[in-house]
Amino acid sequence: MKPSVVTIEPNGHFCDDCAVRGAAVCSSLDAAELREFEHLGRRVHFSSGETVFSEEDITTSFYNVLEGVMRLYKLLPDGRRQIVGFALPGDFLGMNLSGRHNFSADAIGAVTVCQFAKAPFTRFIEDRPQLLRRINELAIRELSQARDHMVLLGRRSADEKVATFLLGWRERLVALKGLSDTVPLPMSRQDIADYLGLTIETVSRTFTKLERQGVIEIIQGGISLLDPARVEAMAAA
Amino acid sequence: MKPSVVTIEPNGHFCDDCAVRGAAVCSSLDAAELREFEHLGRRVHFSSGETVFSEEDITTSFYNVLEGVMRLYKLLPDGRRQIVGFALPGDFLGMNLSGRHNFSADAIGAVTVCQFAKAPFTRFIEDRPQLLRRINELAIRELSQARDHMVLLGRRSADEKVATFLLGWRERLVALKGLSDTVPLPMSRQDIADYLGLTIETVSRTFTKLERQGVIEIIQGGISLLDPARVEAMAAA
DNA sequence: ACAGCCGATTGACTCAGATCAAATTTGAGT
DNA sequence: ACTCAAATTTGATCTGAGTCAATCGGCTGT
Repeated sequence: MKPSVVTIEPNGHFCDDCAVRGAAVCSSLDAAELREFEHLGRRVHFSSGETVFSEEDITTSFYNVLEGVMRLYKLLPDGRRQIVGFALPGDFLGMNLSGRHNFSADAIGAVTVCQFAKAPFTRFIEDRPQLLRRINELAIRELSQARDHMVLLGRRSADEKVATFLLGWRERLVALKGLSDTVPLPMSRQDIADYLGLTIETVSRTFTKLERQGVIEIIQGGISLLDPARVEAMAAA
Repeated sequence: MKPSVVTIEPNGHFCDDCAVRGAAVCSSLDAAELREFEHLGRRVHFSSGETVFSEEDITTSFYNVLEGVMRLYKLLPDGRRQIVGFALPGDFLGMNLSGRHNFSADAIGAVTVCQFAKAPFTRFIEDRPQLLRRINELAIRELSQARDHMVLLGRRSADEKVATFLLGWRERLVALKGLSDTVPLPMSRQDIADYLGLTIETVSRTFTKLERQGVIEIIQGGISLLDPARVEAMAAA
């Protein structure tokens, strides 16, 4: 991991030119509210590998991902890691009841977030039920995804896990970049393994197996889905 | 599974004598609101094994568990099952964005729920941000639990899974019945296995192993924690 | 009390995925 | 272009948990 180089933009950012304005929590605010909201957040840049927050840290901020990809994970005392999700632009991070983060988050490649100090943000929500409702929607969506992932972790084979991951990841990218059979994988094999509850070797072997079967092609920084239908068949099982 | 015998109380239930009034969603309402809220819900009884709602069913109601235990689960097309959680009194079920339930729920032993028709409930929330906030809190708590469970499913050994389950289950019962080293397990071994991502045989063997080590005692309808510290050591690993 | 059933336990054996150990490829810095 | 370190792939072997197959035990209903 490189030395920490967090860049905070001097000032004067505008929600107007924010890529996720329509999708993120902000989508619940009208123009006037957005103007006020703007002063609460500040854009912060993180470079590859940097940690945005750690599990057990006291929560001082919430984060809205604007650009890039983050890995969200929990560690066991002996170092085993489970990635509980990947965050993409539009995702909102940091909500918890305990006052401490319940997972760690770090940047995979360059990341830009919109950071909100906890207290003023909480105050801002107080009399904006729309915003609260939006946050609640995001939590409910995450919960549904979390349950799907439990099924994957607890009941699927390695082949099914990998196939499901590829399709699910592609699906998430569709919303951001449009449909494509070329699927960029900015995360490492280790990240994928820790997300799927496998080892790096099993992930690698499964990829090569899929490639030999002519179902995918392993390309620079990702894979290409040669036969999406076959991958879907593998995932469904 | 027995023939369906759903009992709906004729009427006139009162939140006043509701065991979970202080803990559940209702805790966010003042006396006047509670009086109004009362008319939205009706108590419904389910007997052992009955299904309260199924995955993919259109969501017509939300449920507040009053008494008993429910298993919440998802099925793969080929019948593999993953239990995503057990619901206890105070838990609120049924929230989703898709308009369909994203898991199935059935009764383990006799269950009483407070059932709310979706539309009036949703309307009632509209201008009660307190209630929405409470629901959001419950969702965030569930999300945190879901992430913990992902770690268990993806990265823990069978022994660790079983030990963690016993402690976690006991912990949840503490809130309801007070601390005790006697842990009732109303769910079957198959349920435990499907919750932990194991087979019934592995769960059974792990129990007997723990018993032979003198760490637990397997008793009728549950276990007794003879050496909680050792179980904690096993769980932490 | 007894028969029959269903859930739980136990044992023998197998196998999917982990572990251990090299190559091989990639890529960042000089 | 060249070097070195890190990431990935590949191979050989091992093992924890699954599978298959009997029992065993505890209720239920007669």
